[in-house]
Amino acid sequence: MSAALKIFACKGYHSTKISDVVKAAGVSQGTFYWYFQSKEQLVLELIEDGKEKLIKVIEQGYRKHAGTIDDMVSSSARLLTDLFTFADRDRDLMALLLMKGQGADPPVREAVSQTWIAFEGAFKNNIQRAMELGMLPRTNDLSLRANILVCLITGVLSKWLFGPMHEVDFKSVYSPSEIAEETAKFEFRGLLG
Amino acid sequence: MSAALKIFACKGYHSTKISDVVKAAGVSQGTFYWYFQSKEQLVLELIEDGKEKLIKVIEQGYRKHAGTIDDMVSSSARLLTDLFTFADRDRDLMALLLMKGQGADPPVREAVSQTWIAFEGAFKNNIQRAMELGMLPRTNDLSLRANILVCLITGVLSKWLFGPMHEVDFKSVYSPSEIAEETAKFEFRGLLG
DNA sequence: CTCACTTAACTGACGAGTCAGTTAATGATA
DNA sequence: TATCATTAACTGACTCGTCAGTTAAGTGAG
Repeated sequence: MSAALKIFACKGYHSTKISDVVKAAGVSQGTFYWYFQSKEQLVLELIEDGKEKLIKVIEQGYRKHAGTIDDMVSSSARLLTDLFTFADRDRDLMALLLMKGQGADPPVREAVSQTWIAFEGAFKNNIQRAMELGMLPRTNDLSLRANILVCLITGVLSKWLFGPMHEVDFKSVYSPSEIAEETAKFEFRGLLG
Repeated sequence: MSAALKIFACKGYHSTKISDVVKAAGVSQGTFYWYFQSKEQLVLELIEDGKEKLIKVIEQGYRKHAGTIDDMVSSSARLLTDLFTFADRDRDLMALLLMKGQGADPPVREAVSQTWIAFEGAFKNNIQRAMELGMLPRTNDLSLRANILVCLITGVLSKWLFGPMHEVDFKSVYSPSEIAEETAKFEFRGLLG
């Protein structure tokens, strides 16, 4: 049921009419309101589901042992590959979280924000762990670092998934692992390579 | 006139009623339609204006001479400081471009996209110039690099301006130059510093 | 008098949410 | 095993508020 309802992803919150949704789902408007108490409720549930799936992907990248810098880059690339693969599979969800959540009403925006806050938290853990293992230089500004990193990743993610024009049906020329590789390299070494 | 009309920034395209706009501007609805042929027309003009101002800021950072790596980092920090200062001053515009443009109708989204494409173009020029001057390692993937860089910058910009919750009235703890400095460092050297 | 500009009341479309009713599955009763 | 009762699942025409956009009637400067 909720699968077909991701027209939200293509049209954005306000432009999605429940009449569209029920048509796509092949049910009537009354049925919709039997299952969901409101349009907002529906999208909130979609977001909550998505958040959990997303966080799971990142937490699997939690580092256990120390290693060389190259280890670190390549294990980060692996994590990002997982993330990008997931995002590519669930691009409707990502569209909702990365773009279309904006422009919705406050409770929806709040839910989207909470998702990214959780996302950032997961990365903060990973960075901290790497610092404890002596693999990254210590900084007193862990949050800012995690912040910038998350900005980088979500930024790359949006552009890779949806292109410069933010079309939901955009198809990038790069594969998940290519873009993950390049991003991981940038993550650790910046423009200077 | 168009100054007071940036309620768009706070409420997003669909949630902004012209009745609000005209109230804020102290005129009546008829007056509005004397000056603008539609709501869409208005926001398109706002975006077009903004785009020009934004591009100007970046083009001023166009590199003329070669220099050391530290030169490069600090001149990039200077450019970013300008950008962040501009964004801070014109945060309503930035809200529109970075967040609230989503959720609007296709022509509006198109205009927003065009703005970021132009933005990216300006950075691409800057990177290319730095490569020609031998200050950055050559890459056959200039576009991807510029892409990732722009993702980083717009990402940091949104979070810095609007916080994790995307509140338009968010006030960051970092000054424009602090955040610019940190971003520039990351830009060239990544997490490894 | 006219023309650039303003006003406030109006209209018409649209879309979220409702509701009076239909269907069908289960189950109790005799 | 035929009959009715109950209820969960579903229907789609309807309501009703909300806005984008219109219009007819001013106003006042030149």
